[in-house]
Amino acid sequence: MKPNVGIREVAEHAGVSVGTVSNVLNHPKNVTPANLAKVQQSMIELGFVRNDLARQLRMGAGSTIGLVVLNISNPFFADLAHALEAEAEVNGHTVILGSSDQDAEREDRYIDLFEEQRVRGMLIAPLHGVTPRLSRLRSRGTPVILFDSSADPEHFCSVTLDGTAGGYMATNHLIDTGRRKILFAGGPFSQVGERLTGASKAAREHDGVTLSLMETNDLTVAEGREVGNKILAMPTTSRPDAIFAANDLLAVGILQSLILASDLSVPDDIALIGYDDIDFAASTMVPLSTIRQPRELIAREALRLLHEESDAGSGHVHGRHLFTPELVVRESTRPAERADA
Amino acid sequence: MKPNVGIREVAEHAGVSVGTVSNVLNHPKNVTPANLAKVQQSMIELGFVRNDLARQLRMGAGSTIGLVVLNISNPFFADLAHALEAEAEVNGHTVILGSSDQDAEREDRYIDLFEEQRVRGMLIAPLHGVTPRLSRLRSRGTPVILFDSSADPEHFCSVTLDGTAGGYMATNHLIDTGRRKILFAGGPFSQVGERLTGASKAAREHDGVTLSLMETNDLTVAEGREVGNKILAMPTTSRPDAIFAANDLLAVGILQSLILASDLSVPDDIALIGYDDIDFAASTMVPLSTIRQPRELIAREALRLLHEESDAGSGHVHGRHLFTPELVVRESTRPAERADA
DNA sequence: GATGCCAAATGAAACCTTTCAGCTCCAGGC
DNA sequence: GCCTGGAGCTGAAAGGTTTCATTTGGCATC
Repeated sequence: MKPNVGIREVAEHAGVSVGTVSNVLNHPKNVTPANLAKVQQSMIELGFVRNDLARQLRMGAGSTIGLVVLNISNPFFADLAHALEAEAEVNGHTVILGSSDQDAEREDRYIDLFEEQRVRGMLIAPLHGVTPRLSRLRSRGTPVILFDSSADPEHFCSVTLDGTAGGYMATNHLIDTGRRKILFAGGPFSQVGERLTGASKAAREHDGVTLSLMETNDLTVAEGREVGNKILAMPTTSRPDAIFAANDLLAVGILQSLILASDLSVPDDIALIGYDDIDFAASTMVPLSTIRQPRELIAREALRLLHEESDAGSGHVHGRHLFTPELVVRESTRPAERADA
Repeated sequence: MKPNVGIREVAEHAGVSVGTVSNVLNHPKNVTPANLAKVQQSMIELGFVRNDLARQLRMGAGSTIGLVVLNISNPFFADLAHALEAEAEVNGHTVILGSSDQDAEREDRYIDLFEEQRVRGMLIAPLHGVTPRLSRLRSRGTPVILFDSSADPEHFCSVTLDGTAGGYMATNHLIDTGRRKILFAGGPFSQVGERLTGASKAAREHDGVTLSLMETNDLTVAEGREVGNKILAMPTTSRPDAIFAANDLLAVGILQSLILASDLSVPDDIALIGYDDIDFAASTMVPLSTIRQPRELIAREALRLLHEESDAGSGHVHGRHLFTPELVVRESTRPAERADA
């Protein structure tokens, strides 16, 4: 079998010019039905497969979209990637994925790699906000959409979730269900700052509500368990009556520790709310209340902006697109039996 | 800023020929230090970024690897993808990911798409084994590595896990810890056939051990909970004393139902073992015993075979590479208090 | 029968790189 | 002073596609 069947071989075999074959592929309506049939027949017989590299080279714009996430092991990013991929596929685009694993060097490598591949655009959850490398990339013409609220809206489009609103929402919900001694667990604080800000705002607005903090190194199940154990180690009287965990993984870990201590009930003794609404949140021992981030919407909006930016050229106005998350109430924050204080 | 700075502009700016610029990029040792410096300086000044599309076109071989998995929402595949991506990145390759979501049409679309992109090779977890489309792809010269044990080892390389061994191992472990009435839960059976085969082999080899089956539609947490509820609905005397769940998601669901029924203890009344060793398995309420599939090894071997197949051309011998999984014992199969029957 | 028009087909140029045969130039050997 | 050899550089060709200015052919109009 011939290794490389090109448009030229097809043209020759069908007795037409290469231009016509190209038209069959891209503008079939400009081709006589007779020729169309002949060409398609030849394609099949020769086993022709269009070479997308040459196509993209010629057209200048790739059909690939680069995605760089912080950590693909985090179900939130995995789901986001899945949503983006599904959404991109609708337009015939392909997503190439890079997981920076919270490493600036890896992030840089992926950005360079994707730029060399002439991706149509990049979607990035940046580790340290907008780096010079990112600015250069942008100024060279590659559309960039950030998942980061600290991005300068003058020069970059960003799609973000309103972490402050989410934190506020979660904390208010705890207060509404009668809790007063609230613990915020999460960290590093630099990464969950907005959620914390929202939480502390809500706490300040209510008399008699105290907010204490417990910083973690990471947002994992294992860290969550440690948080849980620390709480169990507290004297009963000083324990919080509600915990706001900065993400669901952490919440799952906390839940595990607390439930193991059989003298403590969630939600009766301590309410618990997480963040992200990962698929597991609904399936934990005590189904977890959480803040849902509308992944599909984010995915759709990010791609919409990407296309806008790459199509509209200069007419496009950058901006920060903020999504408001949504409270999902499940069992873990059911009002305590003893009603509100 | 000039939109497209090519090798030609760089050459002109540096006062050398395009060939020399190309050599700077690909064979720096053949270039005078003086020229090398000049060219590199020009590259920086002009903001040159090598166009990988043209490069791949010219070189004939892409640097991208296509991966098609059954369902990226399954943590096992997510982790596999992650491992593959990390491994590929070492060689400067990029992985493009497609999730067929168990849909044959989507699988086909991705295969076509990737072939048009002239990927260096494809890694596929096929839905229905080797389809004609796959054979065509292969015969046109794209290396294909399958994650499927039913593949014809004459014509395809495959990297698979010995599901029979895993099933045997899991079941034997249950028997070793004193269980006799074992339930295999999972499905559709067509997808978990090997595990079932292994389980039934182990059961047959031991007198007094019975194996019953419960088929599920899918391998999800939700299905697992249903399985759990069905078991709880059984009269106490006919309940199994051990469950082998065909994957961890299922096991997690089962565990949740069983634990909620406070009169039943895992592992004292019913032991439970899963399959895959997803990250969550260690973090469930009762840490889950499971069968670990060596993801990193699989990833490495798959890529090794891919390179071998694409380099060695005809000298390469296809084959089926079987990995033996590994038993991971955790709390959920601790021998029952009352010792063996 | 000549003219004009439009749809359809043509084929060369362009996209950007790598490769490679051939060229230049210089050092060293005789 | 001439020749040889080799290091370094050059520039055209190739890789497969799309685009577009031209050409072709058919048909209606006058």
